[in-house]
Amino acid sequence: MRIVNWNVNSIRARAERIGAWLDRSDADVLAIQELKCKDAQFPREIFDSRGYEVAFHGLNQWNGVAIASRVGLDDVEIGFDQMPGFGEDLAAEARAISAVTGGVRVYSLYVPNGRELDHPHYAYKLEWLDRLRAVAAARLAADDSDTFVLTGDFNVAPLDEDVWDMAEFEGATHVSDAERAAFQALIDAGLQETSRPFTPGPGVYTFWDYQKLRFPKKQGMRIDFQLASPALAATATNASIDREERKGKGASDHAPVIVDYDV
DNA sequence: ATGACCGCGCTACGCGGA
Repeated sequence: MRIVNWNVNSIRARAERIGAWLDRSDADVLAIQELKCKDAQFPREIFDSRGYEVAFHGLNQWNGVAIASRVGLDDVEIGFDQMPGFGEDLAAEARAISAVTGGVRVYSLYVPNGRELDHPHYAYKLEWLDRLRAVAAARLAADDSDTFVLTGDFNVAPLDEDVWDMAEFEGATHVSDAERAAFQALIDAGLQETSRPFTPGPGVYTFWDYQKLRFPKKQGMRIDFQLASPALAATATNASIDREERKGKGASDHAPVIVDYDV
């Protein structure tokens, strides 16, 4: 089963490209982040017309997550247990959705950006990741053979080699000790990142800023991942990052992360 | 290569992204 996660940076602006990508991707499951639309605006015909079921969650022009699958889609869950909110009313944002597909619970996650180290959004990001860790740990405690995967835009570059130049990120989010510790805590809980073993760095990225010719200069960040439960991770056979999809006019600033599992 | 980001929203520049 081929599971893909992709931050599309607006599903409406990207609708044609996503359809064309689906036609050549052989994806069984596509976990999408940054829809940038409300549910009523979601262009579900992209998926309907190609035989994919789709579940989506969008509250406004920010965030938004979805899962499309051609191998079934059941038990859809919005958010996760004790997912923190943000803002004056601490309202939940549209950053998490999951469903059981092909026997695997697949999460589509858009981790908060953090903005600045001293911004409330940063504390929110760390708390969000910690609550996510608790959910993963609870799943494994209940059943250590559970097959599930946390996919999406984690907005953390876990290793120095996951950015093109650490000096450029002095004092910035995405590379701080606390963010990396929050990511490592997911690994320590028992999850395994399944794309990196097949796509080793350095110089391998999933995101390139639109600004400053970052893509042609090969200056990117690896921040999109698949964190699989041990039982699922053991079946991973291959992975790739579709950097071709980052090329040309109308590309998302993130590339699809593709992992094949023998399930 | 003397250029230099994109999408969104009560159309105009501010916000968010990373």
